[in-house]
Amino acid sequence: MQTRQTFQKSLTLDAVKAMQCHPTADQVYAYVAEKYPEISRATIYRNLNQLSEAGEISRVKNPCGADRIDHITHKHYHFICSCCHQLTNVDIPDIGHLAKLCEEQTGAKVEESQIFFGGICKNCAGR
Amino acid sequence: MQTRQTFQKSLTLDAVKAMQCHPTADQVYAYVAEKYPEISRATIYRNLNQLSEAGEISRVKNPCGADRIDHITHKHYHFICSCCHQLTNVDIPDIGHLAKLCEEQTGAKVEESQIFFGGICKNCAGR
DNA sequence: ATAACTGCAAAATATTTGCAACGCG
DNA sequence: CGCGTTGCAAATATTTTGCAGTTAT
Repeated sequence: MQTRQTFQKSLTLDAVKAMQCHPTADQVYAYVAEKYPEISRATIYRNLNQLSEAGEISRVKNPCGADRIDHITHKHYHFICSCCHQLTNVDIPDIGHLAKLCEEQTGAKVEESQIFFGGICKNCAGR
Repeated sequence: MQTRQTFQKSLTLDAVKAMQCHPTADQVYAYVAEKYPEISRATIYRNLNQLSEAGEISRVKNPCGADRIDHITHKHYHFICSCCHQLTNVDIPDIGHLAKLCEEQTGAKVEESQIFFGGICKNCAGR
């Protein structure tokens, strides 16, 4: 299936790039809707899915709450604060050797690996 | 808050122990409801939450689909097949050093770490 | 006795989908 | 023009919650 360049699609991508954080799909919607209130939430969801399939953004499955959109596409992992639920990027060395261990134990073919660290972030701990 | 020993609570725990897999809350409900159809789904959910808080079982946040219940409580990680969505346990060495890296980068206090491997399991690949 | 627990139904949350109209290429 | 896309509303999926009655301790 081909894709087309539409106004709404550019708005979606621009919003993600501009937000510089890990917004939920709904937050992307809110951001766009502020200037273009007639846009539909469904359109945002559809475009986010399409853009992530195209590799232009990534959609981080969030084990606590709504998925997050990530404008960074290179490999990295995430820390989630159990208090404010904010996601933070973590750059750690490749865990390919662990993936290999997983393959040996399960006989499966591992294609992707995600790590989630949970805890209390600096801001929340300070209060 | 104290907890009480109830018939429904034992049924819930027994079901999880008996199932020996990674059922969703709804599958636990279905299992129990087969013998005791008058039990409520809400009761199962409440009891699963309570039991996991008590450390008797664990509830694995599933980044794809419904959460899974795990009767194993010691530390381990998971592989999820993108085809059949089945969860498999993976025993790999502690990743404390990665958690430490995360703490250094974020300034946060890491309390738990989860790894999800994704890919195609042996069964699905065989077809 | 009293606070925890239950079943039920409704709410909450997050996301997807059917449909008819619209518009990019 | 044809098919991808849009907005809307409704559907789906999973889990939680309010309430009034029940029960373990």
